[in-house]
Amino acid sequence: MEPKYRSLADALRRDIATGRFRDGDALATEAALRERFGVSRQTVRQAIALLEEDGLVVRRQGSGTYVSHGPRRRTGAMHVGVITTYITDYIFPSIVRGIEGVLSGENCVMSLSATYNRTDRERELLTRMLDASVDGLIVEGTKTALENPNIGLYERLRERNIPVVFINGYYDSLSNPVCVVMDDEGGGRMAAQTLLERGHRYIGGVFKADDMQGVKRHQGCVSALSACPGARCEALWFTTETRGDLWRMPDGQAFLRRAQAMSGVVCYNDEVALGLLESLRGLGLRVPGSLSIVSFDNSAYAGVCHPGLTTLAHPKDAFGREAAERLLSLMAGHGAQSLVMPWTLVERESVAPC
Amino acid sequence: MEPKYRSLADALRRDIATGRFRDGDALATEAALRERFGVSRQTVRQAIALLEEDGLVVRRQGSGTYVSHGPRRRTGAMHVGVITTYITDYIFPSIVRGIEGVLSGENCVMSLSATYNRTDRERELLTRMLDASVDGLIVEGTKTALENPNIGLYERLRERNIPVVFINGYYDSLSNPVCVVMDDEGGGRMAAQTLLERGHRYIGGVFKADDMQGVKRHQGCVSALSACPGARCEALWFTTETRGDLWRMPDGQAFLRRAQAMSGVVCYNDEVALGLLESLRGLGLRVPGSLSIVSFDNSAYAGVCHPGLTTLAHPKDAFGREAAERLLSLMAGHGAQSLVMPWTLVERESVAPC
DNA sequence: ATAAATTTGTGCGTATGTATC
DNA sequence: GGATACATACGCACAAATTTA
Repeated sequence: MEPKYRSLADALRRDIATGRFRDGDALATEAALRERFGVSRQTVRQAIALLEEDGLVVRRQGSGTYVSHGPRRRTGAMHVGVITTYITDYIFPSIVRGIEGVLSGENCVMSLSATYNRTDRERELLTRMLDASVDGLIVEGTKTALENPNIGLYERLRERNIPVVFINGYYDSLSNPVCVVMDDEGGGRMAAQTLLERGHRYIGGVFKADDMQGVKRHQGCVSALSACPGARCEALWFTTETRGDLWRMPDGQAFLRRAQAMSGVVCYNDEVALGLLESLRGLGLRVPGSLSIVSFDNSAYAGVCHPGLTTLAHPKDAFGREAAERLLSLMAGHGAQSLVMPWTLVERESVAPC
Repeated sequence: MEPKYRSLADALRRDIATGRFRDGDALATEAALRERFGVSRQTVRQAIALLEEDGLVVRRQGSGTYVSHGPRRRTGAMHVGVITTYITDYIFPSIVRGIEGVLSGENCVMSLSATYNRTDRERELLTRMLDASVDGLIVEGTKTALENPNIGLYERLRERNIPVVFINGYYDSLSNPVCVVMDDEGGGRMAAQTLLERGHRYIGGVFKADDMQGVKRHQGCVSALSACPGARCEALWFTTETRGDLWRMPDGQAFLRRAQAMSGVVCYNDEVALGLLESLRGLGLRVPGSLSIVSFDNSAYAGVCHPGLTTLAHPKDAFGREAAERLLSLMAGHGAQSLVMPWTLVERESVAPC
C-alpha cells in the first residue's frame, strides 16, 4: 500500500501534467488540498515537498505554491538521456552521432545506454535516468510488438513533465507519443516491389517478430505481393535471441531447404542478410545467381560484403538529428510533431532479374 | 533567529565533523536526540532530513540512522562523464563499449561527448560536465604534446574531489594523474622492429605531431632503428587538421616522392595507413611489393582494405574496461594505479620481406 | 499606510504502521 | 515473539511573509 502522501503527490503530478496550469500559476493552497483529499495538512505538506524536490513547484511563504514547469534548469547544462538497443554496433553509432551533433551545439550533456533488447534492462535504465534527473529522453522502444511492462514508468515520466522522443519504434499503448520512425510498411512494399519488378514471384521474407518494425515491414511486403497475381510469400520469423543466425531460428532449417525454390528474399536488416548469405554459401546457392536479396538499413556491412547488398538506406545521421531537434523543442516548451521518414533504395549486386 | 531544526542540524554536522564517528557508525536514535536537545521528535526528524539531503547520513527503517561521510555515493545513480576525441568513429565505439559494459553493471549513467581534437571544445565539455555535476570523468587528452589551456579546469576538478581517469594521452603538467594508456614508445619499437627483421633499412614514418602518442611512437621507432647499423628513418609530421590525407600534410608531397626509395613505412594509425595506400596507388607503387606498411590500432578498416594491414592491435574493449574499473575504484574512495597496456602484432598482407 | 486576512513555515504531542534485530 | 527504530498520519498552535481590504 502506497502511503497517502505519495498518492497525493502523484495525483498532483497528474494534475500538473494535464497542462491546465500555465507557468507561474498558483497551485491550490494547503488548506484547500486538505479539504479536497480529506487528509491532514502535514500530509499535504509532505506531498508538496516531493514535488518541490523534483522542481515541479516552488513554495513561497505568505504567498502560495506555484507550479514552475518552465525553465526546468536554472543555469546549468541540460541533461538528455538516450536509450537505444545498441550503442556501438550496426547503424547506431551513426544515429548517435546525429543526436550528438545537435545536442553538442546546445548546452547539453548526453547520457548514452543500451538495452540490448531486454525490457528488464530498459526498466533499469529508465529508473537510473530518472535518478540522474534527466531533462529529456530519446528512447528506442524495446520489443515494441509485445506488451511492454514498463509503460507505467513512461507514464510517470509524463507526469514529471520529462519529454520523451521515441525513435524507430514506440509503444501503441502510450497515447500520442512524439516519434521519429521510418516508414516501415512503405519500406516493406518497396523491398517487395524491387523484387517483383525484376520478375521474382516466389519470395521469402525473414522478419523480427518482437518489434514493430519487423511486423510492419512484413505487412508492407504482403500488401505489395497481394497486388501481384501469381506472387507467393513465405515468412520466417525470428526473435531477438536468434538475431542474424538462421540456423538457430525456429523453422530456420526448413526455410533454408525451401529457399532453393524461391528466387528472392526480403531480409529484416543487413545483419540478417549477412547471416543468410553465409547460410546460402554453405548450401551452394549463389547470390544473386540462384537467389536475390533485399535488406534494410544500408549499414557499413552492406557495401563491404560480397556480393554488395541491395538495401533500403536508413538516414541514420539525419534521423538522429531530427529526433534530437524534436526533443530540444519539447524541452524548450514548444510542441513537436512526429515524423515518418522515407527509405531510399541503394542498389548493389545482391539483386538480379529472375 | 534560526529555527530549531536548523540549529540541531548544525550541531549534528559539527558532531559528525569531529570525526568521532567512523563510516557506518550509528548516530543517536531520534528518541535519544529528542531527550538530549529537549525538542520534539518531529523537529529531530526535520534536522536529520537536512543531513540526509547532504548525504551525511543514511536512515534505515527498523535499524537506525548511520553516518556515511567519506566519498560515499549519494542516493540514486552515479553520473560518469566520458570525453573522447570521437565517439562513433574508428576504434572509439569499441572503447566506449568496454566502458559502458563496466558502468552499466554498476548503478551508473554515462554521459558521452567528443572533442573532435579541439581544446576549445574540451573546455566547453568539461564546463558542461561540471554543470551537470558528474561524479567522475574518463578523459582522452586533447593535443597532449602541446601546452593545454584547460589545465586550470582539471585542477578545479581535483579541488572538487571529482576523480578523473585519462586514457590514451594525459597532460604532463598535471601531477600524478591516473591513466590507462598504451605503451606507445614500446609500440614504436615493435613496429620498426617488424620491418627491420624483414630486412628493411630505409624506413619512413608518418606521425601525428600534436599528441603524446605520436611523439612517443616516433621515439620508439627511432630508438629501434638507432640500434640497427645502416638503418635510416625519415619522419613526416602531421597535425589534427590534416588527418589521414597525405597530400594535405605539409611536406606530404616531398615525402611521397622519396617514398619510392624507401622499403617500409610506419604509420601513426590505420587511418593514415589507408591514406598512404590511396596515395601510393596513385603513384603506381604497390603494397607490399614496392613498400611495406605497419600501422597502429587494428581498427575495423585494417581487416577490410586491400591489402589487409599488418598493424599493432589496440585492446579497445579491454582498454575501456580497465579505465572504467579504475574510475569506479576512485569514486568508491579506494585508490587506483595507472596502467600501461602492451600492443599485439596482427600480421596481414601489408608487410613483406625486403 | 495600516490592519486584517491569507498562506506557508516552525514546533509539539500523540497514535499507529512496518522493518530490523 | 518481543523490543527497538524509523515511517506515516492526524491534530493543534503560533510565527513569519505576503496579499488584500
